[in-house]
Amino acid sequence: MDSRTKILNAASELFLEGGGAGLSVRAISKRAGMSTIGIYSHFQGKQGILDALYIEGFNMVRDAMDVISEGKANKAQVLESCMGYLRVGEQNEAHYRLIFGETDAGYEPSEEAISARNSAFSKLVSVAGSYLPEASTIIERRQIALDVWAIVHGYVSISHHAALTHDPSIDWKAMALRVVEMHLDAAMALNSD
Amino acid sequence: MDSRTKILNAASELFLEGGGAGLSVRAISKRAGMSTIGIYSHFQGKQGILDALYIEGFNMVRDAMDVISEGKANKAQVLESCMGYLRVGEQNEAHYRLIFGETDAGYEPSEEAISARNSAFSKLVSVAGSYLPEASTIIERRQIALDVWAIVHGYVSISHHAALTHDPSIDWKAMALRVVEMHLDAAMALNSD
DNA sequence: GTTTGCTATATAACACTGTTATATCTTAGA
DNA sequence: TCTAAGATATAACAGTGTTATATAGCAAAC
Repeated sequence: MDSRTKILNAASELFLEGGGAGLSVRAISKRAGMSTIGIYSHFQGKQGILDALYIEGFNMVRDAMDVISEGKANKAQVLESCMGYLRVGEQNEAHYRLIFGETDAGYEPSEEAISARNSAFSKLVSVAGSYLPEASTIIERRQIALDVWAIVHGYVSISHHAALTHDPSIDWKAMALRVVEMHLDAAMALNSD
Repeated sequence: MDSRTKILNAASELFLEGGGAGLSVRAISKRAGMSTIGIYSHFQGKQGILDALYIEGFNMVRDAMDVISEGKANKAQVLESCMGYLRVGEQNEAHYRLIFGETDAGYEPSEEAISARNSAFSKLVSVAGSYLPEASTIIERRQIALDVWAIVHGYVSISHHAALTHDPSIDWKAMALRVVEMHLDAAMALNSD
């Protein structure tokens, strides 16, 4: 196996196990069975590792939202796409926290990482936007995508921080979906005037 | 001036200037004009400093939402309360990022800090909940408060991370308020059935 | 076949972090 | 005045990301 992939696998494993806290350069290199220097020759230091995980995270989000085959979406499909997003937020908390800057205060995503983020947001625009009437402008589509994003992200983020009181009977994902649905209905009512 | 307040002021200044990145124990003690040891005798180390700032942050949020004098709120008042929240998120980004775990991966709020958070959320429940019909249950009030919180927090959080592309012409606060208003209307329509 | 040069890897060090053990200084009470 | 307790200072420890230096391996050139 390539040294680069060995390091990446080790980092991904550690990140999954202990989140950002246990993700030190020395821990990664130890797990990968080599010296710390590889992280600086194969990646650009820890920044490069975080970049790789950041991209991995946004690709998860994008793929999870990619449920619409072609053309116009119905409401159920938009909600299913949001459900994919919510599931990623729940099941991949470490990645999700990283892509929303909750892991390392010093980390700044690279150009490539930002384009991965934009790619995920484009997917959301295409999904949420395709629910609007065909005459809708790109501005309107981006707007409703941003609204939906804020709602689902808001619930994911809150659920992560309320994890202290960890009440499993609370269904965050259902709450978020309900708010999204209400918003879609209201937006559709406005746009069809 | 008390040593304790000297340290707290120094920490608050540094936090305001450089966020969580420059907030080191040595930097705080240097700014306060004393040794590092004071942070461990007067506070419980860095955890104690972060706790103080965390509480400060949530008190800002609570006070900013405290716009309703007594009794039932109208929609404008709820929106004004949300506007207060949004302003804190915009003008006190460092504090806001801290209270949503985006500063130090290792920090865990203490019991006192959590009660400050609960106090702020209670304020939101009382504001958003009082907009509902009087017959509404506490469950319904907490639910709409959570919805509103997710929306405004979602927008604040997204605005912080889109700060890379920093387009000042985008009015995040207005977008958030519009979504909140749509949600309030929809929720009111449902609850008055 | 030897030498050169490039790459990958290793070791050790540097500057930083939070934390603490030890020592000094100050001050209030007996 | 002596004592005890608290506040402050210094220095060290273990950890972090990073890098300068040194070694090993291996492919290409002569």
